[in-house]
Amino acid sequence: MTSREYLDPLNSPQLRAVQHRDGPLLILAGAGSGKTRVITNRIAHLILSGAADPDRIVAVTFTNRAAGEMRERVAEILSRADQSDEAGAPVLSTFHSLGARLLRWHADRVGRTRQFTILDQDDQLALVKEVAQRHGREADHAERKRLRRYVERMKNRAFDPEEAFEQTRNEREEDDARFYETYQAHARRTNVVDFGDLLLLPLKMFREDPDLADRYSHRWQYVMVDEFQDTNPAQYELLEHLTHRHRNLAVVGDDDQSIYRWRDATVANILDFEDDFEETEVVKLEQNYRSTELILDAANDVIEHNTERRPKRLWTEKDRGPKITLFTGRDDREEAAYVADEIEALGRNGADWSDLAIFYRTNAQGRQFEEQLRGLGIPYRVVGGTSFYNRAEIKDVLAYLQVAMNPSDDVSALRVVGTPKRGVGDVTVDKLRNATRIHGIDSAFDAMRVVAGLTERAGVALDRIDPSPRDDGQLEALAAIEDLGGRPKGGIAEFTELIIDLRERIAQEDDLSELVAQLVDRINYFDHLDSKDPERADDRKDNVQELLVALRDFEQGGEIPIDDESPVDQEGPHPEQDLLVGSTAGRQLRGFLERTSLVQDTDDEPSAETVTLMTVHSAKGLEFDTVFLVGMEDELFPNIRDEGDQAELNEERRLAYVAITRTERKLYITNARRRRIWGQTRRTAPSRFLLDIDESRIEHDPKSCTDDINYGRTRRQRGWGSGGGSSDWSSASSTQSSDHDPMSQVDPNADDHDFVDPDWSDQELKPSVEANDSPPDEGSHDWVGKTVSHSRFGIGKVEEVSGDGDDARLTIEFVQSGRKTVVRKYVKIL
DNA sequence: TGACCTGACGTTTTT
DNA sequence: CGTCAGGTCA
Repeated sequence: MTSREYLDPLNSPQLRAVQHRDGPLLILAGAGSGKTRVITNRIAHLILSGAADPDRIVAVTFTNRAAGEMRERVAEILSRADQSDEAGAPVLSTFHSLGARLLRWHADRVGRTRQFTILDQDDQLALVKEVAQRHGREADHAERKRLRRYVERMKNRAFDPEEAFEQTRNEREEDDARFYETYQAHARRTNVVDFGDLLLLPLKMFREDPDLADRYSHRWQYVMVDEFQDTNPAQYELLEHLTHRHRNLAVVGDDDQSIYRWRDATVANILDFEDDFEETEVVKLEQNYRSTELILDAANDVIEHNTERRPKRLWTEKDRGPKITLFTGRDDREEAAYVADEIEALGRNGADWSDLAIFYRTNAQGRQFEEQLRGLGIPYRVVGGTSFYNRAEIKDVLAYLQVAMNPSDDVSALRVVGTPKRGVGDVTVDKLRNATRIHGIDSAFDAMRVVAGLTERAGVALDRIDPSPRDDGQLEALAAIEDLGGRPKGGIAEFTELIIDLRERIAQEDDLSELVAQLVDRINYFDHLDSKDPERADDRKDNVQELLVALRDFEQGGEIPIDDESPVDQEGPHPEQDLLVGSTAGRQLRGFLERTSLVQDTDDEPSAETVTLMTVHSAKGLEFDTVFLVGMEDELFPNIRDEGDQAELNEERRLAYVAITRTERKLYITNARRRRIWGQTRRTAPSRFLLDIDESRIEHDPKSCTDDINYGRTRRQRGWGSGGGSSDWSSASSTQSSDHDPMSQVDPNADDHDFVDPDWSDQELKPSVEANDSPPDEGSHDWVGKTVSHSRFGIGKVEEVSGDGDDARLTIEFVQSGRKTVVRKYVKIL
């Protein structure tokens, strides 16, 4: 019989949740109450108790990191119970990956092929631009962003264009809905989907064919959802379809940790769950296993000010724990320097770097801390922020691959037809874009083939271009591409042949990364980088090299090959016949491209021996022994634009709650009296959330700035006080409750920005200049033998060096990932 | 066409 | 302050 010792460490509500079998289950899990343990154990229990085969269980999360972690933990429990990989594995995935899979399986139902492209936010903006032009409305940058957001919002709310139109109440809204319709039509025609489509289109499939939903519901017997408080209406409806048949839906969440309202998450989903699903069993997990009592008290101080919440109070058996240390710096640089110093001291006293984390409200704050940590030689990793895959050079190379995979993808094709320079500029690109209006030309790439005279070879006969019902616009567009000059024409021909050749190679050859390396070489991409921006060319080349490493890694890593067939599909093979569907390299490329668009490069490797820097949003679901919560100033955290928006303020408060409850033992809270923002130094005021925390839980670091830097006006309001130290803390705290502090408003007439203090500004400039002059690195020759860390591969030892300078390649034997060659600048000496 | 300049704008937060 | 879209000119 199988061992059930995995049930032993569970407390009684946890046990109840794990052993619950059929019917809806709502688990209200406070921060640190062991919800991941409950989900993973429940999955394991369903399998081990014989309730369901592994592959009939689905668990959905919001981040790839969470999905990966669960996968690991479930596998661990199963292997300990001697039941490893029999009968397949459970589906553990994010909502968006699951959506992508469903789409892949049934692409033809929503007018796509399996090779569809997934657009990121930038691509979406490009698409909006294109559609706006076609839609006959001029849209400037701000308007494009608004439209993009509008489309996204409609999709998150599960409205297709028709439903969006029904909602409209005035002409402007009608216009937006019409735009949405055009956008969708264009996306369909070019075989692309955006993030919202990954939810909306599967929904559309299920709405149109309830039988299909039924088959999935039959197949996936048990469905679980993590972070349920962050689901949006589209996700909710998707769950309804998937569980319609059996209603075995178990959701886990905490309304106090709902922080994605701006992404159209609906807290009502969790608050009203019991009403929506009759006979729901409700389990409350209120014992916290993560934090000391003092931390929980502080978190509660903050969250209890919220106006809408289910009352609850977490408790712990842990010690009271150390007080929160509060530090106030003179400015943001000093704040960062303090944190770095403190971290170094903790390290000297034996703390593991991986026990330490810095949380900030906005990504932009991270840079200061990076600089200071780098200055002290402390290894760190930044989670989130500008993703590797968002860099222009990476997107360029990927766009080539995307076009090869999906030639209908106009966004990618038009992005790179003129990059590197081959005589195709904006004017020509516009002509090509317009040409897609011509009857018989379905995509920009089609138009290019026509221009290049390659229509026969590409299988598109010229006579497909139907000359009959043609309006002036079409005639004009056709004339425009026919009259192209020799240089643009040549460039287009070159590009077209390149792509066609690339497709043929992918169809025939196995070695994808070699192909891509050849591609980069063939288009002289490095020369392009050199000429475009010599300053940063080396960086960018390194990034491209890293991409090649990542691709090779993907090939060799034995990643799960994309499963092309639906587990419930009775529909036979897809009607499409694409060159790349069957080939190994094509399959791998599809998998790689999907991963690059769905997985942030920073999702993995939490075990690396580094200090972690991230936004509070990214921190959700994680825990650290010691946390530095920085930038706790009004205006910054809470980050509010509309002082009157209570819902927004509540969400900020929940965010602060999330941040505090990540802490296991020791919390530092820091802020600065002056902060540089948009190149200007501004005075600040302490965060109202900070003032909510009972003073008895706080100790002021004596190193804090106590100068009275001309705070005459502030002192009367909520402010820093004049003498420093803790004496005026309570007075500041007692005045905070009722007022809306004018200091926290951005007031263009206030003299905040011309703060005059020549001594200080001189001093401030110097160190930051020095920090920019990065100290010369050691010569490459003595890297051999050094122990280094790499953000993805972890710790390793350098075995070989080739080349020198930042460009050097190091061959490193990594402890976890084996032998890899990486670019030098990506590793840090430990 | 493409190099170069200029001015506007931006920072929430992410799949 | 930094980026980037859009405009100007060779």
